[in-house]
Amino acid sequence: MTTANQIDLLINHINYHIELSQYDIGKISEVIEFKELKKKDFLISPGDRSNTMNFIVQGCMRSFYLDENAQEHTLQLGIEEWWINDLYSYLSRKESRMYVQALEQTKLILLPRLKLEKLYFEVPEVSHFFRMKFQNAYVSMQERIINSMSDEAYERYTDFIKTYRDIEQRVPQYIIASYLGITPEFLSHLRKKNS
Amino acid sequence: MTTANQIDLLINHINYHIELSQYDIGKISEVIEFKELKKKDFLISPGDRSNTMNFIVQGCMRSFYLDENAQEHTLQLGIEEWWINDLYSYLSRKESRMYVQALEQTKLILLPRLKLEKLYFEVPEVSHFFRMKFQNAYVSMQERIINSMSDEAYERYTDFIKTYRDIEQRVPQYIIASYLGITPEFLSHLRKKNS
DNA sequence: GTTCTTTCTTAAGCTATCTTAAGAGTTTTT
DNA sequence: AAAAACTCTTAAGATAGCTTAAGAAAGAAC
Repeated sequence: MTTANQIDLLINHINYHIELSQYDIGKISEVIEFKELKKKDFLISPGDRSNTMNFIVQGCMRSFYLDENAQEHTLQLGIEEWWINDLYSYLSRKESRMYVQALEQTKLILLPRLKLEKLYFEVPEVSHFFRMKFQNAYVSMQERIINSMSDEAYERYTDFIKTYRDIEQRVPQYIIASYLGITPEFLSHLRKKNS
Repeated sequence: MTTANQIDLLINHINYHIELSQYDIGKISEVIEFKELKKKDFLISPGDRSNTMNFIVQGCMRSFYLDENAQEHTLQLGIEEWWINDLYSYLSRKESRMYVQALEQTKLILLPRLKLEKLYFEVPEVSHFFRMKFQNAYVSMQERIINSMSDEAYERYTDFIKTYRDIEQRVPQYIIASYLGITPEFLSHLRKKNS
């Protein structure tokens, strides 16, 4: 996959939501950086500060944190054409407490904050695009709280499969369990019981 | 409490975070609307669309929704100088699935979206202020997911008391239970066991 | 193709939390 | 001040989900 192809993927993705001119596309292309991660590599580790918005061109990633008992809890999963980050750190500019990790060999496009904020002025559509992204992030967080409070684990699991069919195929079950907030053993149990 | 006092409270609140000129203050004052709710009145009900940002001048409010079993789940609590809303509905412009309700007699200042968006251009500081508010809302949602996944109920309860000491005093326990995601009976049990 | 590592399953016993139900306190309304 | 409505507590029995431990299966590395 050439870098030109990679840029096209990002541009099409943005263009799907808003209307971009040739000028806009040129401007966006100027701020792009590339990054490639091997399976299990970390994009962000606790103590880092996130200073980029990260678009998955190819591969699969997740963000998670460790609780006091060193249990992993997965907050976000993403594949091609998803954005992945510790938005807490990116927005607040504080140190992250999370890991953002590649689950497969992964190609990313990074948009550095400083250049991106300049771009907001030159191409206001991009500003709208990211405002929408932040809103959606908020809404999906709220959705998740609502689910976790009202649904039982088996229902959360079937919801997950319905919503993320393509991700479910590529991610180990123990990570799905850690996303759903249950142990892998219990997930295995649920799958058997209700199949 | 005069309306001038109420406006002052809002202006001081905003001014605490950003720097406002006399001109800015005048402009903000122009978009203000007042609303007063009796205990148990609803500001928003399922099916409504939220078109205002809502600042609590005096009183106490909460947002909650009902799950399939008609169980209440509290998402947000607020007292004086807090903002309360169904941000999902406000941001996405879709119908709310939530209730936003007064827990005491409550005085509110409402900022209608259309006027507010015009104000963003006239007073960019206000735009920054609300961007910060949205960010904080996101971060506190994430915080809440992290807590609900890693902590046991008793720990979540003591965290709640520490963080919201002033709210805890004014809100019935069954609402705190529904915020923590446990039954009121179990909260009562926890309070006894660990006191 | 064998070995090592990672992931998934099974099952038994345990614990946190829920359900139901009833009664005791509190507020609010009349 | 009495009645009504709301809130909190207690306790017994039920259940969802966890822990531990072991082995099976699948993938990756040599």
